[in-house]
Amino acid sequence: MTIQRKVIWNALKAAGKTHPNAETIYRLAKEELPHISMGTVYRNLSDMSAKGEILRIPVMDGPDRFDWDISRHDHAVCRVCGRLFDLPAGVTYIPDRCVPKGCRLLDTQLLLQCICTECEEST
Amino acid sequence: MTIQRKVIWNALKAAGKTHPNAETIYRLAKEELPHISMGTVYRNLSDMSAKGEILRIPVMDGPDRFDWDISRHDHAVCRVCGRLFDLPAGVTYIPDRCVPKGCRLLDTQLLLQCICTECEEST
DNA sequence: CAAAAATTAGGAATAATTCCTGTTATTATT
DNA sequence: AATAATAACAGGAATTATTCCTAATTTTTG
Repeated sequence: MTIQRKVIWNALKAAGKTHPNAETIYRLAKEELPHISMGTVYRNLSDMSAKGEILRIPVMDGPDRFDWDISRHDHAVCRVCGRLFDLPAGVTYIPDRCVPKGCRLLDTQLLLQCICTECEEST
Repeated sequence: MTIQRKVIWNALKAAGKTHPNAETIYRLAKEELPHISMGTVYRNLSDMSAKGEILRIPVMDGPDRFDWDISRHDHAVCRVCGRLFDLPAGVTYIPDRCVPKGCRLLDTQLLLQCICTECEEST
């Protein structure tokens, strides 16, 4: 593993539960490695998510978000502030009969659309 | 409703279950209205999906997809060919206790990642 | 039918992401 | 350890996806 990938991973992990986008991870990684480039960040994030080492979460109206936590869980996104919240595991259960015939199921991703408490209150 | 919106809607509906992206809808709409512009297509699709008249489905590695069918159902996307398949309703059931406290739930969207029969066979 | 409001075409602008190239670092091989 | 082969990098250009802007046109309303 290269130093850059390690730094990117650490940045993602350091972001905790904020589910940062590539831009944010880039800024964090840059603090450690001022010469790191956006291309490197995207390439590594893409590689890692392709390998299942991290989660990549596409959301409406914004850039993809990332999560270091690959344990089985889903997310809710606030349509107002855009923050992503973790849901507990086991929200979804996919009965076999629901998977299109012959399809090999690789992964499931559920994204709830919600308005979070803070945003609800500030209206 | 403007003629453009009607044409866009018809194009989406004509695309059937193919879950076209904005580009494809644009091409279809253009056959009816050669002067229609991409901006108009995006604006109308965005408006309609904001109003809940159509579905907008963000997917990894590609542009958003649209669906005229707003009945409660979810989708599976093939990671190889990118096609989107409809799932029957009732795949997901979200227990209240899973929604982050205080959040107002607006919508749920589940996207299964799979490899479809055709792509599986052609390997 | 005229005034007001909304929507359009067309294209520029922005955002998100990938791709390219020459260089550097890492790994494998003698 | 030196060399060759492979992989990854920085930097920036290019591409893709989407939004935004403006003047012109269409639609709605009183």
